[in-house]
Amino acid sequence: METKEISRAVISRLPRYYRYLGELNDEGVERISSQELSTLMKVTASQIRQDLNNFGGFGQQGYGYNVKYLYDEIGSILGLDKKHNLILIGAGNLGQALANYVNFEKRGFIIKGIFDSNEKIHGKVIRGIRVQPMEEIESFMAENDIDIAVLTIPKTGAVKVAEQLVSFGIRGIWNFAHIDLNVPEEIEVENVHLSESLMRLSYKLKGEQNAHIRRKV
Amino acid sequence: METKEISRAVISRLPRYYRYLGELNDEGVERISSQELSTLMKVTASQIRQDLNNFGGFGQQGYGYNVKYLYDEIGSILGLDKKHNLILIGAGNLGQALANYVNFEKRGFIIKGIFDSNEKIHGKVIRGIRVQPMEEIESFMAENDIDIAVLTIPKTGAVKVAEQLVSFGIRGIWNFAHIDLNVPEEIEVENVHLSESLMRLSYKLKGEQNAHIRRKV
DNA sequence: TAGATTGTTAATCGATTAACAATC
DNA sequence: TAGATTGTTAATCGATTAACAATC
Repeated sequence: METKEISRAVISRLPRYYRYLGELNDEGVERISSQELSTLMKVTASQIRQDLNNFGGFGQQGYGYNVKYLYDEIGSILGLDKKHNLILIGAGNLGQALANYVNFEKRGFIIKGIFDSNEKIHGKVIRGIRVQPMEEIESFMAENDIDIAVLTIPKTGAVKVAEQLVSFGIRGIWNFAHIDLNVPEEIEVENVHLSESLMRLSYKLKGEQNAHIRRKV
Repeated sequence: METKEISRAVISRLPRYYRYLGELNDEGVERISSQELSTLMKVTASQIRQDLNNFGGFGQQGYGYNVKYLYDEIGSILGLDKKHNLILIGAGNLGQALANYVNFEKRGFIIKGIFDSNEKIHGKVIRGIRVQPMEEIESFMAENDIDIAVLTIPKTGAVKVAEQLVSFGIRGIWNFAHIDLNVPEEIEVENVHLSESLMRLSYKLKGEQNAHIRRKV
């Protein structure tokens, strides 16, 4: 049973293919060649074909790719054909924003429970879900089939909470706390470090400025 | 005036170095070797030295790196030694969450104006800033020294709004809309596609499942 | 001075692009 | 069949790691 490891770079690109194919499908486009998709997405046709062939031959020589079929296949590769039950830890501004974001639910990511350490908001209802104290996480996870925890708490508590979640049997953590979690390697962590993203933008702007100065000199 | 292009991979790592050095500095650590930092950050010492030497020799043989000095230098490379004025377009849940996030301001990213197309929330005050109609963006940008726009609106309007922002003289866009913007190359765009991040997590969980199944077989 | 650790060159590894035979 | 376009191998390019001379 050989495990050809798919590179991180390829995986990162899959959701973008999925997005473009979804849009094409919505527009009623039935087939597309790697060359056409290449122009649209501003990547090389070669890369598209290489990426897809990591998972199988989804195209047909002389024809190209069937949009709907490829869309569904990539969705299935990404695991979007299955439902995911989520709990949200941290019902602050960001947590509430994510809880209210309807598109996640459309893709099968269902928020089942919301937890917060601040007792003032316990009982508050967000999108039909009552905010519960942190102490309830363990029993809630035991009773519901939760696979992903969304961590939108300050970095101070994040590492400890993550360790607890692991002990309760969580499988994946979507981490918005500005800290690296310390969990066993079999637990999947996807970090969204917003401040780091903003710093990258800042760096690029600085480059712009420099380029501007250079041009003037 | 040679322009040694710094690779995207290196730039992506800078904010993480910055974060670790900031924490070390807060803990009162004065010096650190690439080897020690390597252990802490779980990257190779070689990579750390290579990355830093893209920007200059910040260390000293036999000693290592001065934490505070290196922290400040990386901050300066990232452009964090200068203030950035931001406007926020889209005062929905996510926009409000970002507006209320204090840490950005600490790093010099100041939200000066908030705009939304929904007239029901015009006049609403978020963190001391009154939500204005979209029509005000142009004059607001002319009067204030805005360099970054934070785009937290649905994808439907995002491409058009981005084009307008460009015509008003924006330099950078922090894009949270689930669509690729179409702007001139001198405009810097940093995308935060949350749904793509969640899909990557979903993919990894699927891999876990497969690995589990494989082990059983 | 001896030991430590950088800065930097060289070697390796991996990812992207190019090319083309296979085939629809 | 001829034309188009994939799947895949080979070539190139870039990024990471290893090694070590320079030097604090």
